[in-house]
Order: sequence, then C-alpha cells, then structure tokens
Amino acid sequence: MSAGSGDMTQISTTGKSSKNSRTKTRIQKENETRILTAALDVFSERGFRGATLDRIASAANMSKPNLLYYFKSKEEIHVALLSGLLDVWLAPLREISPHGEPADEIGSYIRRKLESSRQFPRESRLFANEMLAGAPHIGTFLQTELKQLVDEKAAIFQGWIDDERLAPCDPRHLLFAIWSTTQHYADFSVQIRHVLDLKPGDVSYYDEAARMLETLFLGQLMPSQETS
Amino acid sequence: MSAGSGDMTQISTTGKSSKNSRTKTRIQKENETRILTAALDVFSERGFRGATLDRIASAANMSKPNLLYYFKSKEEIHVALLSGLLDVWLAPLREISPHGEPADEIGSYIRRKLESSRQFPRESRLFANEMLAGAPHIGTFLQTELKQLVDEKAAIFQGWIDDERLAPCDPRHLLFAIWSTTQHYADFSVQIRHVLDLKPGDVSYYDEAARMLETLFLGQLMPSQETS
DNA sequence: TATCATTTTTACCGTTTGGTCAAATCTCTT
DNA sequence: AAGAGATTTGACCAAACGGTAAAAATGATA
Repeated sequence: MSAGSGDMTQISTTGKSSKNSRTKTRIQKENETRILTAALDVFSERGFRGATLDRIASAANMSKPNLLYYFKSKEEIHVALLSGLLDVWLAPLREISPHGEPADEIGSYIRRKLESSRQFPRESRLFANEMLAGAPHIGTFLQTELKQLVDEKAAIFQGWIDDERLAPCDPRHLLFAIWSTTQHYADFSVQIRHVLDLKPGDVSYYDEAARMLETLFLGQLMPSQETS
Repeated sequence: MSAGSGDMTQISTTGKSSKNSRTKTRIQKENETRILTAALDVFSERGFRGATLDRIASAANMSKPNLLYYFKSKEEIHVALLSGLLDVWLAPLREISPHGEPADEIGSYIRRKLESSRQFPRESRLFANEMLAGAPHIGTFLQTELKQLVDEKAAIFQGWIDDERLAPCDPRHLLFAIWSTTQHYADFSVQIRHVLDLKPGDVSYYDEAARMLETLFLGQLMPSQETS
C-alpha cells in the first residue's frame, strides 16, 4: 500500500521507439494516427484507467482486435501518446536564451506556453492526468531530462538575478508559476468557462489570459506602496 | 460524441444530503468516516473511473458488501467526498474583505490557499480530477455558487483597480492565477519533487513557494526597466 | 490472375468490475 | 437472557474489461 511505482514502462524523449521493420504501409500510418487521435480524446478526458479499449476503438471507427493489431496493449497506446507529448512539452522551454532581455525571454516563454495550452488542450490534460496519477510512466523523464533542462534554464534566471535584471526569487519556482498559470487554462477550462459564463467550445478567454499573465509576470500588479 | 453531460448527480453546498432517519449510530459514524477517508485516498490518486470499490473497501478494512451497506453506490461515495470538499474550497475565498488593503487581502488569500494545498493535497487532487473529467458532478456548483462568489469578489478587486490601489487587470483572471499557482503545488507535487530532487513525502518546498508567490503577486518580479 | 503478405473480423477467454441477496453475527435495550 | 434492530459476511451475478486465436477479406506485386 506504499506510493511505490510498479514495473510500469518508463519513457524518455531520447529513446526512439521504432521497433517495427523499417517500412510502414500507407494503411499502417493512417490507422496508427487514427488510433492515436482517438486515444488522445479518450485518455485526456477519462484518464488511463478510465479509458477503455472499446471506447478508443469505437472513437477510431475500428474493431478492438484491429486496434490491437497496431498496438499490442492499452499501455502501449498510452506510452506512444506520452512520448509524442514530451517533446511538445519541452519545446517552449528549450527556446529560452541567456542572451535576451529577461522580460523578453520570460514574456515570450509565457506566450509560447499559453499558445501551447490553446492549441493542445487535450495533450495538456493527458499530461495533467499522468501527473495526478503520480507520473507512473514519465517519472524518469521528470527526474532526468526535465530536471536537467530546468537546472540549465534556472541557471540563466539566476544569472539575471545576480545582474539585478530580475528580482530575487527561486528560479525553479518561477518556472512552476509559469507552468501552472498557463496550463491551468487548458486543464481547468471547464471551471473557467463556467465562471466566465462561456459556452462549451468557447476559448475566447485566452486573450484576456495573456494580458493577465503579462501584467502579473512582467508588469507590476501592485502599485508601489506608500506608508501612510 | 459530444461533450454533453449525462444524467449525473449534481452537487451544491446548500443542499443538505441528510437522507437517513435522524439518528446515527456510533458505528455508523465511525464507518462512514473510515470509508470516506479510504475513498479519498483512492479517488484522489486514481480518479473516479480508476477507483474500484474493492480497493476502497480494502483500504477501509471492510468487505465490499459492508461498504455498500453505508453508501449505496460508488458514485454516492464520490458525491459525498465532493460535497465535503466544496466548502473547504470556497472558505479561503469567502474571507476576502473589501475593507482591507489590496496587498494584505490578496496576500493573505494566497497564504490561505497555499496552506490549503499543503494541508489537503488529496482533496485538491480530487478536485483536479473532477475538473479534468469535465466537472460532471459539480458543474452546477461552478455555474451558481462559485460563479456568484467570484463575481462578488471580482467586484471588490475592480473597486481597488478603480481607486488605483491595484493595477488594471481582469479580476477573474487574477483569481485564476492564484488558484492555479497555489493548487499546482498539491496537484503536480510529483513533478515538483522530481525537479527539485526531493524524496516522495517531502513537502519542504512550500516555504519557498510562499516566498515566490509573494514576490510574484505582491512584489514586482521585474525591476523597472530603462531603455538603453 | 495467381500469389503472398497485410489487414480485418468473428468468436471467444479469463478476469475484474459494480452491485445484490440472504443468511449469519453482533449490539443494544429491556 | 431474550428479542429486535443494526451490522457484517460469503456466495453470487451480469456486464464490462483487456486481450487472444484463427479464419476471412483485402491489398500489393508479379
């Protein structure tokens, strides 16, 4: 009954997962993407355990055994999705450069992350589901590749802090704040739409979100205070 | 294949769920809390669909039929947990007062929310799971009670903005930013611990988190910029 | 068009799931 | 101690689950 990780398959972005014989049929490519698209829908809104092969298969307009002809197991589909996700997740972070202005670099990073939330909400929710489940599949990814990249970028932030071009703060927690605020708009979109009284498909709030996050991270939310 | 909500049970904090005959036995009270405690563990880390009655029962040291003697269905347990959750979720928000200083009010709200994340991480994850699933049970709560309270508090923020005691921004999105950053430390604790290289149970990052969020929301993260 | 590999389907299988039922046990009151 | 109500349990069920086997249908190639 411990929080241990079983013998779950672990993923990294470096390991290529090309296992089949070199060439891929037209039908193979078509069906694999059809499956992955359907599975993304199902996994992202029901979680790994809540998703069923029957549902994925029917969402892909395909019989279950046919689906299992392309992916040997439910977990293999999940793993394939997560693998594809990780690079997308890291991409905006990689672009942060030590040579730009702190405000520009952080600002554009926020914009990239927010845009990623708008474009790939299902992927974001898939990631969130994996986190909530305790990251059983991408634990090693978090500990190795992500941690390494975070360390690298945190060092850049620290340099800016040392140069007094950025307020003193823990750079890693600054990243956490950026991740949480931007991903929130994808992961908690239901709550946001209900509070803002928007219709199910409406994502018009992203413009206002961008403005808010710019004010929060780049501007000063609180006017300078005077002691009365 | 639409994003429709089925005939799921909906919850509100106003409706009392006392359905049984007035009096409750000692054993009844004991076992109900035992079940809810166990269910919180299971639901929060596996989601509604991923949780099984067998697992909840065994976590509560109880046979499955006995568990179903106290709660008629899996959903009824889930609903009971969510009901108890909503008041906890709203409590910190209710306390925001129009009479205090903006920085004090917002600062202490952030501290309350962060403390709530530290004290009730499982509840936070339960809530997050429900959001990711599309809020099938608490949709009406979000649209009515939460929205109403948000409108009320947003008006307070707007008053401060009009008085130039708070920078111009969308008050609702300011709330979203506070929610996301604070809850992130509970919901994504796995990621945080992996990036910070902490051991599974370690929650020592909350102190640094509090400092970060204070800098972010109250201080100015970016020093005033000069054009070169 | 014959051949062969690829793709798809039908019919399953064993397990797990949420939930039921009736009988057995326990607890409290008198 | 006895009776009544509350509690607990073992045995069970139908449906859903992930996955398999083998045959049928299809596609590519010569």
